[in-house]
Amino acid sequence: MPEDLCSAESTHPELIEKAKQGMPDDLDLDDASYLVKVLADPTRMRMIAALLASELCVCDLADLTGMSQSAISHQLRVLRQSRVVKYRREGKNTFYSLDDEHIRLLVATAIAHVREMRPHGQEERG
Amino acid sequence: MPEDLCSAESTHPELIEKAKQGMPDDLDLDDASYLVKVLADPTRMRMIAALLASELCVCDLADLTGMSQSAISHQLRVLRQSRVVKYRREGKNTFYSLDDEHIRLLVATAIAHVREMRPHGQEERG
DNA sequence: TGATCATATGAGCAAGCATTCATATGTATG
DNA sequence: CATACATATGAATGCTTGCTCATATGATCA
Repeated sequence: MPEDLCSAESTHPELIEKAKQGMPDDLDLDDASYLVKVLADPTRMRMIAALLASELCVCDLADLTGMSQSAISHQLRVLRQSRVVKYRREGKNTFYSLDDEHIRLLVATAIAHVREMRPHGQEERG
Repeated sequence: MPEDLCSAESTHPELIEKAKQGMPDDLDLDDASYLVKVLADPTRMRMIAALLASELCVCDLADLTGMSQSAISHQLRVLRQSRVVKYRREGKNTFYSLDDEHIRLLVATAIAHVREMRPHGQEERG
């Protein structure tokens, strides 16, 4: 609830209308931001990047990322709940793999972006 | 520093090696997860979705998102710092627009994903 | 110059989140 | 059945973050 509104005359109705037209609905936008959140953590990004090449068990992921087994297990729960990974039991191991091809494209696009941006001037993170 | 390691024999060296091969380096992965973080908030996702169609001033964005001017201004700072938007002054207004075509693809891909997933079974959000 | 409007910014706060530690579950194997 | 190992989970914790409120900056206009 914005207490802090602009005067009605300060906005640009034509531009707002134009923006509204092509805009996905709220449900799509909420779901999309929720999905993307999954990649928005360095540990999960590494886990997913590793799973792009091969299915892996929990210990493999812990080893690859340098994180504890517990940390990985907690993160896998997040990935399971957002349906980004699926799993399969084999003896004592549980193998995780990507459940979704869109993820591949999202990761590739994000990485292409940062690689292209880098030479021209690094991102300020501050 | 993982206190909570798996035994060395518990991992699968071939799979780990295979995963390592195609994996982007740490810098790429960190930058990519940092970039994607920008979309991982519903307010910022809405702002960016709006800016896909047209440049907009701060009040336009506040109006479109139903957020306060201050909240939008703070979020715009985040978007500026990650070089996702650029701005242009015109009189009292500051018009913001997207500075990056990759963002368009990221948003489109994320939304395509959630739309495809939805019919088959909704995401559990934990 | 003083008033007004658009925008930016700082402090404070509450909620979210990633990790750790301790422990539980579950599967194989002796 | 007991032990060992792989994985999952709960509680606690400290850091991050998105918002509000109050105020500062910066531009226009009378």
